[in-house]
Amino acid sequence: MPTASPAATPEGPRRPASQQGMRRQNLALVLSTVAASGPLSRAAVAGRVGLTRAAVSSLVDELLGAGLLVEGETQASGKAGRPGRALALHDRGPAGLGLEVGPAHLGACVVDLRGEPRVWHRVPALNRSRPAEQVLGELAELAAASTREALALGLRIEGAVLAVPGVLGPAHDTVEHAPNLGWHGVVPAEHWPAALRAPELENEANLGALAELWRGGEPADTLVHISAETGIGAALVIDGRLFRGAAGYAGELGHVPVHTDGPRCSCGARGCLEQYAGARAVLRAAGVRGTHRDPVAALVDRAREGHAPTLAALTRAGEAFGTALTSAVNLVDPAAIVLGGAYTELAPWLLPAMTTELTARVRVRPWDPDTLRPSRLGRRGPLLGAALLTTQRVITDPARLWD
Amino acid sequence: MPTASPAATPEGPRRPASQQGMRRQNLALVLSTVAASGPLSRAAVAGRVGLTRAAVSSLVDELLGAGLLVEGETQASGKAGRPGRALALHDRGPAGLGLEVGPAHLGACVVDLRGEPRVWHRVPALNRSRPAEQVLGELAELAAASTREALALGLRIEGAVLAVPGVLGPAHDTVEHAPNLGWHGVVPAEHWPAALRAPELENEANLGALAELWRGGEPADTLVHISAETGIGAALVIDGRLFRGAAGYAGELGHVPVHTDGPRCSCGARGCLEQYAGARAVLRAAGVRGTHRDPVAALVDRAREGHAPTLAALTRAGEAFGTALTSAVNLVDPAAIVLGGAYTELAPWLLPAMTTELTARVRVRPWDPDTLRPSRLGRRGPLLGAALLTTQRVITDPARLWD
DNA sequence: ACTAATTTGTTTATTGCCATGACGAATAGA
DNA sequence: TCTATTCGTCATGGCAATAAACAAATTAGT
Repeated sequence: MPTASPAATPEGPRRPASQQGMRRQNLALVLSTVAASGPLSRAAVAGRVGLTRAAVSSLVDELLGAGLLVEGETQASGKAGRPGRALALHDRGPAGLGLEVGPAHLGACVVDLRGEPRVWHRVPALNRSRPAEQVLGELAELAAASTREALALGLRIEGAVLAVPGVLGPAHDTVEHAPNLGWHGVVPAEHWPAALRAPELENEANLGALAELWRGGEPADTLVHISAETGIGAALVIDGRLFRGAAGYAGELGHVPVHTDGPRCSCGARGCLEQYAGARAVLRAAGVRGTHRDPVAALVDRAREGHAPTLAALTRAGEAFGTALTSAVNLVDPAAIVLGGAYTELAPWLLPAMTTELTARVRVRPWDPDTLRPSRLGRRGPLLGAALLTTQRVITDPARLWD
Repeated sequence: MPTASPAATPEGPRRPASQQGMRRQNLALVLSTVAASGPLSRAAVAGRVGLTRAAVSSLVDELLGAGLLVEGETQASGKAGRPGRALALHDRGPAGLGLEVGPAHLGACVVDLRGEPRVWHRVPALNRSRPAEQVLGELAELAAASTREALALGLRIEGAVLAVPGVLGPAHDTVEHAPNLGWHGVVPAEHWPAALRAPELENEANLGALAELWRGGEPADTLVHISAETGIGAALVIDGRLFRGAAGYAGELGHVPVHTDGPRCSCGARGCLEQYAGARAVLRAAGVRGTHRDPVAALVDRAREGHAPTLAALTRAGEAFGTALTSAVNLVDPAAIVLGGAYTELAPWLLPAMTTELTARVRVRPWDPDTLRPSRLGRRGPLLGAALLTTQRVITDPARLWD
């Protein structure tokens, strides 16, 4: 995922701590505590985070006023004493809009502060054969419609993020290269209706990983998320944050060498994982010809039917994955390896060989096979992640909304 | 480096921001600004970090009082206006004590706040053939002597860290396994004189990486540091912090697969890097027999003499390194790869093949050969890092000294 | 040489935020 | 009904930074 970070690591002089910063941080602390631990009374929040009830009251007042929290009825605790009043994330407050462009579809989704999807659209669209401008125009309409629907639900969109299946420029404003769309050097903001604010761009695989982090079930704050998009990409989440690498090229799992003398790869090297487990390689080995509208579905169909070359190709891909992931496990030691994107649906046929290989190769340390699992979100991950990016930002820093 | 973190990631509810915390953070901000940018006046610090001069004055007063900063004479700026008074890190303030146990030596060093080594001892000692208790007793004496010397220089030791060439237990109080020392399940604190405070333990390779981060010349806050100690270890520094992985097993470069069907490794897998570039493998391929006191020196001697099998073995090791590092580069995308420890001295013979291999294999992204470089610190790295760990902690949170 | 301009460091008043402790409110149990 | 307990709020105080004014020390200009 060669996507450089738009804001380089601010390693130099940090910003000073001020009283406003302190307020800001405590607002975030209260909000994220409620987000993490369901409905909670002021006193419960205070006890949990270490602030006084008075301080929490003041912070909660501000969050209520901003429409980020709602106060429910008194909740009977069963114990003696005055019952507290339940505080929960507002389901009609700020929301995030996620957008997605695929080769054959457009997607839009709106999530509320709780992370619940409230609007969901996925419409077929033959984007490869149309100019980018037209595609983006249609996407903007879908975005506008979704925004209207959100408004009708009482939600206000605080930010929009477009999941891009390709490589972004260092400033995150250009799609350098998205072969599946036929885009090269496209700047979406230029083709966006002037009346609407253009969405922020982020790599699809990265968003899938973040969705997995935030709503993937098993909590794991250090994970590797694998997806097929432009080649094979692994997005790395480290300590709960997306890790892009020093130059933005971290997670190039597709070009990890599997067999040093293997077939030559399009990148120029030999024996890259992509030559064994990449979409093109698997399709060819499975004997799938021509261009299917949904090549993955074609593979799944054949695998279900027990088509021998397909099963063999998937097993071979799984083995190669296992070898490449051995490197990833030995180097990064993630708490979870998630098979996302198209690989989610192929997991039943990929996982056995991957698990066998990993179990045989990862020996210097205890290896739990459950570390490797298919995504719970599957293809919905990137779109969901795009929408969640905004709401997560609000939760980690609510003050951004009013100053 | 299977060393679990003693303090797990505090992902849950963080601590609230208080006014004391604000003070604490700003003290650290001022101190680290002075540390990073040489002598600076109060006004210069204020301008740089964004605090008012008044606030900086108050913070500086506290740091002067604590003996962390010294005020120099007025420094003529050449420009109009009253000249500022230079503030610099105190060279007679808090200091860090680093300790080291190797198979054939003991080491101790003291660094001042500026990171300058002020006391340095490296004494030969045949530690493999002696019981751990005796070794640690001698080390404690060396530590006490070093502390006395530091005291004579006006330094006060604020913490001691022991660099261990092996695997630590999860609580970082036990040496689970240090084959080069013949230690298994040793708890150094139990053998330490009761009168002295036992040192904290940290893995030698990790400390080498930190030393490289803090005093390695080219600044790079995301780096891979390779060293040979127990097998081949890569310590990962990510965003300026040591990355241990979810379970503490990150950086097991030695067991990254190089040839899937290669020779069986001691770990049970096949074709691990260690089978090509590990100390034992290289020594055998070079035809070095018996147990040298310093096997690396033996290799360097033969390589200098042009001994063909040695040169071939080193080239082969370099190639294998190149392949394994291709995985590391593609996955982690570090700003620097540093050849540390014993490999520093072998760098002249390893680097060419490594560079060739990396240049040929890393193709999906721009690859700068200068990313790979030998350590400037070499074998001194771990000991220096052990001492620096304490002073760096003081600089990043000076308030720890008085509350 | 003297004044003006400029920059530094300190002093004083003000603001903002949280802690402390007291109080009314609301519930369970006796 | 009374008491114990817990919840949320209010008034007060302390602390740390900001803002603004002042004194000190230097350069530049005439």
